[in-house]
Parts: sequence; structure tokens; C-alpha cells
Amino acid sequence: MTELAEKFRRIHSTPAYQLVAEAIEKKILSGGIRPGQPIGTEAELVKQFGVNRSTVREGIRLLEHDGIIQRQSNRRLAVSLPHYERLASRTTRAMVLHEVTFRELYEAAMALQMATIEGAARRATPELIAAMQDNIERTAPVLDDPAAVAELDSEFHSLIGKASANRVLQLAREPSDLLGYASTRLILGKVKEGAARLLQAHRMMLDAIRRGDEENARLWARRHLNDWRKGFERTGNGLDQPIDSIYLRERLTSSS
Amino acid sequence: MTELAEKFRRIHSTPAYQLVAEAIEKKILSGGIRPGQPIGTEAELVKQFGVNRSTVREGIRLLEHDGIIQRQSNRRLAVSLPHYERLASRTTRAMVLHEVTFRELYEAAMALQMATIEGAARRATPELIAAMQDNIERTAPVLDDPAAVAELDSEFHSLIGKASANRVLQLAREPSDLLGYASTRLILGKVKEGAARLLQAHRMMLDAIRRGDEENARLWARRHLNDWRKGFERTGNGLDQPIDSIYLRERLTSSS
DNA sequence: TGTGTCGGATTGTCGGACGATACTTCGCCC
DNA sequence: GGGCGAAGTATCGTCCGACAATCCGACACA
Repeated sequence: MTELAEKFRRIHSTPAYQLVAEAIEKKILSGGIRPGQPIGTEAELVKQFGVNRSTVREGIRLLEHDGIIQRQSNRRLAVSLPHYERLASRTTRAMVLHEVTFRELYEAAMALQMATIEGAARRATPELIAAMQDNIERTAPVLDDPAAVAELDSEFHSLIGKASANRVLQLAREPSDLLGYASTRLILGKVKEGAARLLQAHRMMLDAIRRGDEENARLWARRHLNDWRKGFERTGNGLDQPIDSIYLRERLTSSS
Repeated sequence: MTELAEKFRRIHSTPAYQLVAEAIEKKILSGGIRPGQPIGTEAELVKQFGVNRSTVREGIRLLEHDGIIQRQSNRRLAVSLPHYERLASRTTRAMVLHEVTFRELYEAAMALQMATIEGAARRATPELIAAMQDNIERTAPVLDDPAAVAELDSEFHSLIGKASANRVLQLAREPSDLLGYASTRLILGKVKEGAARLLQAHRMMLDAIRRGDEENARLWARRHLNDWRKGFERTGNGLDQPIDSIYLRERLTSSS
């Protein structure tokens, strides 16, 4: 540890493809190009930036990957609004690599669920309440099918997220949901009475939301999540074990 | 709307560069290559995948951009753990584009702050408590400098995040913090007594954390955030206005 | 030990090329 | 005149080959 004086900042030259990406990104974020508007073809960008097409391509790939630009049917590039799922899956991947534990996830999910359902109780629209009702009705007949119930559970929570009318909460909550699906399916396969309790909790939550009863909404959300924890521990897993990629929802839906 | 029978799923071929990225990503997430281990040079990947170097480059750029692979000093590619800031800045950008409101952000921040400081009160280490103490001591002499106080405020909250020992919460909270910095600076410039109140709140929060007093920690975190809201409204801004890229913290630190 | 030099490896960037595919235009036929 | 199919055009995905800049390691030298 010779403690050298740190006189200079580390030198760091930015490659051209990054500059291309940053230039476009800045223009978009500052509102210079609005979502839906075209960016221009690769050839045009080549002319404007004065770099090779390969370089331009490497640059726009980054933005395309982030979902802030997209190809339209023409194949032309246009600004677009990034989808939540894209961000959420990024975050989930990071969490898997960091080997965060189920306990960390559980703690965060608890805080976010509370806030989300509170928002839902305050602001849910009739349409969303109807959708939740429908979800519950579809759940009742398939209580014996863990995968189906887990799927509907996931949908139910997604609906609550929408009902909260708070996109920041939705965004923050999504990673927990991604992992929730697989573990819920696992739990329901093992804990037979789990599905019935889950449905009951959903019913009570919806009821509270319908009445704008924030207190009871929170109460049942808390119980619901507590059930999840107990069930999870009953499957023989510990909360302190790191989450694993097996819990990542497979991308059956192709795309990406 | 001729409602054709939908016999087949829409055909959709994935470009080669995406397949390259997915192949490497899958290998990493499944634990086939652990963080720190090398991926191989571009030339090697060209041979393995049987595609052109340009294609390989477009593929690895994506993973590099996500932060799950990085170039070492050799310039060779190696698996790495994505940094939180990278994910957070992605998320923040998305929120700006979606034009989420300060209210949404405030609501989420409230829920997350509560959970975070509760965790900090339970699990803060002596080192982190010392760091927070140090932060407070550095704040006192610069109360007149909005930018400096905002900077230290941001650091303080980051320390609380670390002290919570919950990386999921840290990840979820970071976007709110990114936006908090600029608005806090703005507020402190306008509301003169703001800095003193902020420091007082920090003191009480640290005190509660030190004593493991979750209740008071939550209480002061709530007050602190309420102060922020009141201050924000006093600057003439409304909570219901969308956040804007001007509130994005500039990247003075270069890098990325 | 510290420094100058050299060769090899690897990346960033370039220029050009080709086939595939989607959009456009145009002429033909009813 | 309008619908329809064919040709033309635009754009992208992929490939090839190339070169300079830079970094690493080794080696000689003081």
C-alpha cells in the first residue's frame, strides 16, 4: 500500500459506437425526438455521424436492446417507450448473479405490496376491479392445478399493480413477481391447502379494494405474503438461500 | 376484420447476433461460467459460433452494455456482476420517457425508505454507522451550499441502503435517489431552513438506527420525506407533474 | 531494480459486398 | 376506373477482408 498521490484521474477514451449511442440517447431523453418518431435509417446515421455502418450498428443495438428505440414494420428505427418487462428481466438477471436471498426479496416484496395495494384501494377503476373479479372466478375451478393457479396469481398481482396507477411501484415490484411465479407453483404442488388460502386472500383483497378499505387491503396482502413465506419454508427451502435462475420464468412466449 | 383462423403462430426468426447474446447469457445465468471467469476472445467466439466477427461483436455488445460481461485489463472478456447504478440509470431513463409523475415516485420512495431504514436499524454494522456519522459531520459545515448538502444527502441515503443489507431494496430504491438529488438541490436553494431540517432528520435517523429503534427510524424517515414533499411544492412545482430529464443526475463522473 | 524496445495478440474501425425481405410504383387486364 | 400482379427500390442482416492503435509479455540494457 504505497498510497501514491492520486494526482491524475484515470484516463479513459470512449469508443465511437458508445458516442453514437449516447448522442442518440441524449437527443431522445431531452425530448428532441418523441416516442413514435423515426430516428432515420442506418445509412443516414452513417452520414450524420461520419462513422462506418458497423460502428453505427453497434451503437443503435445498445439502444434497441434497452427498448428505447425499436424497428417499425418498415424496419426503420423509431423511438419507443421501454416495456416494464424488459427492465424487470434485466433486474432479475442481476439479482440472480448477485445471489440475493429469498429473504431480501421477501422483505422488498412486502414493502412494495403494501404500498401497491394501498394505491389500488384508493384508485382502482371499475374495469380493473371487474378484471380482478374475473381472475378470481377463473381461479376457483382450477384449484388443483398448481401451474394454472400460479399463473392466475401472477396475473392478479399484475392487476393490482395496474390498479395502483403507480408505474414506479409497478416497475419496482415486477422482479419480485417474476420470481414469485415459479416459487408459488412449487409451493402449491407441495402444500395442498395452499391454493384455497390463496384464493381466499385474493377474494378478501379484492373486497377491500372495492370498498376502498386500505387497512384491510394491507392486512390481507400481508397475510397473503406471509402464507407464501410459510409455504416456501415448508417446501424445504430456506429464506436465506440465494435465488436461482431455475426460478426465472421461462420465456415460453418467445419474443424478446 | 376477416378473422382468419389463426392456424399458425406468426413466424419470427431471431437474428444471429441475438442468438449469440442469448447463448452466452444462458451459459452465464445457469452458472456455466462464473463471475470473473473469461469468455474468450472475439476470434474464439467467431470460431465457436460459426458467424462473422461483426455478428459476434453486436452480440457481446449487448451483454457488455448490460454489465454482465466486461473487458479486463487484457481486453479479454470476462463475466462480471452488473452494478446497481447501471440498472438504476436504465430504469430512470424509462421513467422519464414514460413521464411518470413525482407523486408516483414519492409514493414508491416512501414505501421503500420505510423498509430500508427498518432493515438498517436491524442490521447496520458499526462501520456503516461510523460512515453515516462521518457524513453528518461533513454536512454541518456546508449547510449553506445546496449542491454539497444534496450530494451528502444522497450519500447518506445510499449508506442507509447499504446498512439495510438488502440488495433488492437498494436496487429498487436507487431510481428514486437518482431523482432525489437534483430536486433536493433545487429545494435547498429555495427553502433556506431546509438544510438544517435535513441535517436534523439525518441525526435522528442515525440515532434511531444506532439504538436499533425501528419505530423511530421509520418515523424520522417519514418526516424527512414529508419535508422533501413540502419543500418540493414550495418551489412552485406540483407533485403531479412528470419528472423530466433535467432532474437526471449528470454524469460528472464520466465512465459508464 | 528500473527502463527502453520489440513482437504478438486483440480490439476498434473501416470499406465493400450480397441475399433476403418489405415497401412502392407501375403497367396490365377486367 | 379499379383491382391485381410484377418489377424496382430501400433497408437490413450478415459476411469478408483489412489496417491502425493499443495492450501485454519478453527481453536486453543500464
